[in-house]
Amino acid sequence: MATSSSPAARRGPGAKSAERRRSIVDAAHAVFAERGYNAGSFQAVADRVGMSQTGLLHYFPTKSDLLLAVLQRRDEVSNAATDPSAGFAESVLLTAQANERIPGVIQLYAVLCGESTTADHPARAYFTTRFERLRAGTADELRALQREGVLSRHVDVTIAAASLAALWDGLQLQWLLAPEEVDVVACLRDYLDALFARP
Amino acid sequence: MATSSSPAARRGPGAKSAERRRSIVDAAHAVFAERGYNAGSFQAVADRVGMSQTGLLHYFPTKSDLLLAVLQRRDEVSNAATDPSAGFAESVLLTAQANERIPGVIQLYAVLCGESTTADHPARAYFTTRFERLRAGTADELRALQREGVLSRHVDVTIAAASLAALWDGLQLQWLLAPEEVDVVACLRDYLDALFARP
DNA sequence: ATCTATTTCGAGTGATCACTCGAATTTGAT
DNA sequence: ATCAAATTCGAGTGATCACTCGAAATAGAT
Repeated sequence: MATSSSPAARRGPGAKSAERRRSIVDAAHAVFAERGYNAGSFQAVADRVGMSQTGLLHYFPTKSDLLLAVLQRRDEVSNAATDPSAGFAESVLLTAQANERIPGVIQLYAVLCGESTTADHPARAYFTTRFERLRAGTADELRALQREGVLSRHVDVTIAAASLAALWDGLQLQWLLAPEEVDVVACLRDYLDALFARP
Repeated sequence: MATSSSPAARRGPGAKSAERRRSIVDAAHAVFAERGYNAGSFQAVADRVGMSQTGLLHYFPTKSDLLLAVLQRRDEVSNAATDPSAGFAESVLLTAQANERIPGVIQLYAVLCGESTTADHPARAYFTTRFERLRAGTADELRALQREGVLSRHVDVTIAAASLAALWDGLQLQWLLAPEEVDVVACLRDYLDALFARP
């Protein structure tokens, strides 16, 4: 079926396309993190990649396309970085700790998350479904821990799931504005310890 | 010293200035909440007020001035709305409940808060000091409750203060994206109840 | 070597941006 | 009525925006 040697290259060149796209997405990630979506421009991304603005448009015909590609890659990277051997609370704290080394990722998340609540923002659907899945997934994990007897049955897992996500995001936001004064991991550990210590 | 009858009117007319400024700030509040600072334009504010764009510039010579006026008024309003007779946890929950009736205020806060983490944003200093004061003020109140014996001495009030602010903001963000699925007050109550129930 | 699809870009397009300038109008104290 | 200050705006200014168009360069399969 596939006469070409490369995986996704269907016809002519197309081989460098994948690399190019990746480097563009990386540059766009940085630009959107620094400036946000509205204030971030094609020109700024093009300058960073080292190509013309119109060259970009060959790969991503609209600005919205470029943003969605950035968000999609963000998911792929963060999914790949998850350690499946760690327990629930443990993996939350490990991820939070790892995030402090890549402030650009947190920055992008915080900016776009706020922007996405505005009218007609291309990332609104992304964040809406992201939060939905995050809450549902966390609630499922907490229910499993209740079945194991690790977490009290009196805990409302729906409330705890929303609260944990909210706490995490809010702490990262405060941390971006005052990294010396806010300890994200300590606050999350405090919350989780108290949660699992409930009667 | 003051020959004029009105309070702050120093010379000629100047009386309608105060009203005008207020209506402009109100319009700007709505525009910045809907679109954010970067995407919100003088023209949009002018249209809402019903005057020319250049007319606005007489009152607020730069866009940054307009934004800071909006934030300043936000503080005045919210400070005036605080009920001093309520206890700590009670007043948090009352405020959160009241906020659900004015989503525009929450929306403005969420958008600008995220935007403010970007480079050279005019609201960055505002949010940085706001969080500092909020954390310090909450920590003080919690310490007082520890002295009264209402709150366990084992609670780290610095962590609890940052966590409460973070939780609150994060919940409001999720609520903006899914008002039917996230109950801000219930989550805050759950956190506060657990906090005061700690041994 | 040929040919075709891919990649790249220069040169615009109209729109909108924050902001300037200078003048007209309005206003209120005198 | 007079006059100066306050208010309003029309007409720009240059910059930047996302995006179009058409053509040149490039590269890979044959």
